[in-house]
Amino acid sequence: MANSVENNADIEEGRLTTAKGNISVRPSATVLKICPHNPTVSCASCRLNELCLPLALNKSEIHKLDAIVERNRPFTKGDHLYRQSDEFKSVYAVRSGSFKSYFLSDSGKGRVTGFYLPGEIIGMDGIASNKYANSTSALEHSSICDIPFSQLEKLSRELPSLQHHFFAIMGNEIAKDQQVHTLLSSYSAEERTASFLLGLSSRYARVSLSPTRFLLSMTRGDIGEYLGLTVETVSRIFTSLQKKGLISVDNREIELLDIKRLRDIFSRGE
Amino acid sequence: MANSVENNADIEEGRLTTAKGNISVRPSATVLKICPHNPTVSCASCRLNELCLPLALNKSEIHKLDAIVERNRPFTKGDHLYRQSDEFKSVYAVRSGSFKSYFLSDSGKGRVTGFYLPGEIIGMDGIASNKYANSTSALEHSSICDIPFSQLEKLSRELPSLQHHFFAIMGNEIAKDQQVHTLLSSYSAEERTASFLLGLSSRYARVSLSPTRFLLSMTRGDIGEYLGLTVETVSRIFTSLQKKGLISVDNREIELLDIKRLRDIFSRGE
DNA sequence: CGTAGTGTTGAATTGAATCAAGTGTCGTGG
DNA sequence: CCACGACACTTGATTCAATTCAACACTACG
Repeated sequence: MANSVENNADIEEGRLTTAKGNISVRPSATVLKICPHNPTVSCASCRLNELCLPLALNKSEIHKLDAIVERNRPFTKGDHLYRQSDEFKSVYAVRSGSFKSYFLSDSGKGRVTGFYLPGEIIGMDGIASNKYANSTSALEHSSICDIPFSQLEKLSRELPSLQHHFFAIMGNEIAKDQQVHTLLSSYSAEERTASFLLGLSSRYARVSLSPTRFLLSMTRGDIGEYLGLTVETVSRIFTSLQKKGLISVDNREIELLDIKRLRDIFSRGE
Repeated sequence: MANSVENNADIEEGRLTTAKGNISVRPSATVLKICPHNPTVSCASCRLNELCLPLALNKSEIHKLDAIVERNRPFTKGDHLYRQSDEFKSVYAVRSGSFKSYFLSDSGKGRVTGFYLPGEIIGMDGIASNKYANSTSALEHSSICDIPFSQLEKLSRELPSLQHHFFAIMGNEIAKDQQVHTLLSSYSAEERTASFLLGLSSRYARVSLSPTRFLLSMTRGDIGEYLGLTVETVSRIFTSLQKKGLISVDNREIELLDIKRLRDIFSRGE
């Protein structure tokens, strides 16, 4: 594994030098004028369409997919997309903003199982048992596309490339989870943190945001729960990486100053 | 989570009940005489058929599935089913024995990502990238069914219940991986080990083997790699659980003497 | 029968957790 | 618009669970 654990796309050159938090302000090409929270955007005109489900579909196929997708009103920080044990009915594609999934035990202790950025699919853990296995909530002002699963299944039979692509999305989730398994089972706090940042970086790059400068929408606590570390440790690692000149942190704003050396840190665990 | 992390019995319950309408009740005794390594057993007569892919298929559908499944000669301990980066072409169903999947880093350090028992499906991590993300090898004398993926995809379009079931199998893998994520990120060595044993127990129960007395086909080292612990720690926990009277271990032979208290140990981490 | 791999046990070490005591930041309502 | 309270974050001192290092026993297989 030469790359970060979450790096499922090679880092592309980010067009935006600054992604100062407000993702919705994105001047440039015509399509981009459309506010990403806007619930009327169709799959065909969505700027994420080649990262998301429509990937590999032709125009008429996209139209069919469009017909089954429901676009809800935006979510604000803390709003739940669904809760643990809710009946499974849809998978969701993040259109803007970000979400976290977490598992809550009876005793009330929560553990974050994943973060989701634009173009990524949420809710596949519910397919098997017909209940969502965890809860997921918005980390900031966000919007999603609701894809009723039974309809997706039906359409998949009609459109081989949709079926294949959805299998691929699920397979990717499995492969990614296995890498996280490896990360948690044998990497140090610093290695995990470096990997986490590199993973975010390439996921931002994937949606044409800066891979080196971004806003963390999750708390240190969330990161800790995800990486199996405490808040204090995450905080300490951040300051230590900053002292070494690898990153620069100002509260939620983070800049990766030396990706190469961050990769080296991660590689030490291999 | 009232149960062990690997206890997918709960998860599958929903599916089983819904599916029960579709399948005829298993005749039982007669079928079991057939040697499980026997490569000529068809899906229809396989004693695992209601746990494995054919679940939820009717007779004529099973016949179609049968036609695409290839049954290879048995594997012996250490034989590889596939290796990391091999071209993805099939998923595999374990017919007998057991396998481990592991990720090998450039430096040669391996990390076990999963164990597979009869009736379970291997190789789904390769779907997305068309390459297997890890290697998997037999832990003992074992046999598998080779299910060429492109054929499975094609057949899935014809047989809605097969498509649904395969989505469910992948969804189950995702849900299970997330539980392992939780396990590794916040449970102690003892809690992880208890959960591991309980998970094996319910998986053995699923294939009608004793849930309280079984042989570990993997080494302490494998278990450690899987749980993010060292060999020494696993060994110590085993002896300590034995001293407390919760289990009885004799080398690879293990007996769970007090499942209830094992669950309690696991629950402490919740 | 010997050797490599597997498993156990003990003692010393250490990385991250815990405990504790702050400061900083944000959103709300007065 | 400011003040307040709740939450988020940082930093330091101490503790502890699990690793590491080390030595030895078991077993299984050619």
